[in-house]
Amino acid sequence: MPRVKSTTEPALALAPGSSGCWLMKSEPDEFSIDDLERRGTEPWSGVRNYQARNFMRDAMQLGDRILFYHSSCAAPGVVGIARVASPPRPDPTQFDPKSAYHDPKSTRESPRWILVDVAFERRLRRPVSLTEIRRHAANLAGLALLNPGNRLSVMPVEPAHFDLIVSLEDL
DNA sequence: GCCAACGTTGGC
DNA sequence: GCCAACGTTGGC
Repeated sequence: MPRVKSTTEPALALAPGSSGCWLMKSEPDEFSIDDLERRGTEPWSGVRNYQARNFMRDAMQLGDRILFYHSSCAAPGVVGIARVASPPRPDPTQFDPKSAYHDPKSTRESPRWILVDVAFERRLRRPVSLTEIRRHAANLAGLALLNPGNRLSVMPVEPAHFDLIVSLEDL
């Protein structure tokens, strides 16, 4: 997950008309909501899946809302809200031979891997666990997170689903 | 283009 | 640590 240093900047203003919603996974041992809160803004490096890349490259808009999800941990679930904070650009770790994300087949002329910056917005008042999200599956039809065997680390979320999941923080 | 082998993800 | 699901690789 993200390992590249970035200067901390204030979250960008919401792009007018931005309405896209996303869910992005991170292993908290690698990069947690605490880390994002400290950093403010983080380049989302290390995505090496074409479908996830295509969402960042082709569909994300500045200001889009993100459910920040902790995966591969004791309590998988949504723990915070972030925003898309940059246009898509090449992931610099693909060019770095010392990086775990180095891709020798990628060139600067034709970069294979793309990232966006992700800006912290807020934590949820309490984590909303995957188990709990599943309990609301009837109202979350089509939510990719609930697809069996889903392994995508970046996925679209319908705005109504986004709002429902966030609303669970107050139950 | 097929498909078996292999690697990774991620919940449990 | 286990295992199911899925993506990628590479031989043919």
